[in-house]
Amino acid sequence: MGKILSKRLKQTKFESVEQEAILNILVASSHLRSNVESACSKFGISLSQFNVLRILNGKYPEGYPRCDIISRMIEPAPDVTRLIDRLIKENLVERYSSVEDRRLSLARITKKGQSLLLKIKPQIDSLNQIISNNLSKPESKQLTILLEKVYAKLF
Amino acid sequence: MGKILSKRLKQTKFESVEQEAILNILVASSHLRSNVESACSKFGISLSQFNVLRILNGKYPEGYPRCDIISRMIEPAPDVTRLIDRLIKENLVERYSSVEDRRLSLARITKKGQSLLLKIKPQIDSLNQIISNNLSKPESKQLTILLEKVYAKLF
DNA sequence: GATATGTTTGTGTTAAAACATATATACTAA
DNA sequence: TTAGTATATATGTTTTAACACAAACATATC
Repeated sequence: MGKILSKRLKQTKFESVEQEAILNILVASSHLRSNVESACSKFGISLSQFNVLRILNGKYPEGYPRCDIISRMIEPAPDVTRLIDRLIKENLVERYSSVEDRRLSLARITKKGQSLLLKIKPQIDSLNQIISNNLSKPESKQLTILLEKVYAKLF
Repeated sequence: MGKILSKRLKQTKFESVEQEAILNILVASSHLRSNVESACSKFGISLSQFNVLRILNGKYPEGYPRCDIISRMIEPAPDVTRLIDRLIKENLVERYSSVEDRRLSLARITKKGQSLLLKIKPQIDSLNQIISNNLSKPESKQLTILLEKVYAKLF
């Protein structure tokens, strides 16, 4: 059916249209990820570190405890403690402990972290540009609807 | 717009419908991956190892050289040599060197590897089932069309 | 035929992920 | 209050991935 997937995986036939759709989700995601990843690596951080920084930026002065970060991540990672450790070492994030619940250690993005996000933003925006050049707004909406149908039952 | 993504990322607003579509691709992929991954881990292999086994199974007696495997992988990995080393250690794959091009070392799936694929297959099929229960065939086709538009310009 | 260039693979090293476990704190119910 | 259970984070260890480099071979060019 689709020539793009065939070209990408060098495979001419697929089991079913559903199988083909699934493979396309995985391949599309892989390309998007590697694009964002290469943008991030220019600034010395990984994709998941970028994701964490954006999450923390969304709740700036307060920050989030580790468990909340995990539940908000696109790909939940188990070892967020040491991921944040590395961000702290670069002064992109700082940690403080909660007074209400003393088990919690809250992470908050620093000014340096925020300015790093601003530096990376243009590259992310230009990626979004590529997408919106090839997809109309109704198509984007349709894509969201279909994808949510796919994974709604999976979590 | 979509409630599923909001619930999953615990985020109420998104920059644009395009941004939302991209996030949905990444999230959908993450859920699909972790499902396949947990199916594979029951049999002691990783997702990329599973992917390599399937690729080799597609060209059974001959097999592929490392470079061809990489270009056929859903997520191209750099360290395929040692990935295959581990498969060889489990007798799932065997290696032999080409006579035409003596640089090439070809990998071929073993009988044990093939029977492992057969054991995993039911779990993968049941995942496909979940998808096809929530997506009609025209919807699957539409999904493929939209996704290929997304990543066509990205490689 | 010799040299240069490009490919393919493999290895050594470093960084990060995966997994299980430990420690501290909160919550619940007797 | 106290015991028991659940939750949150951190740490120790092992495995795997990432990156750079080196070696072997093929191909093209002079």
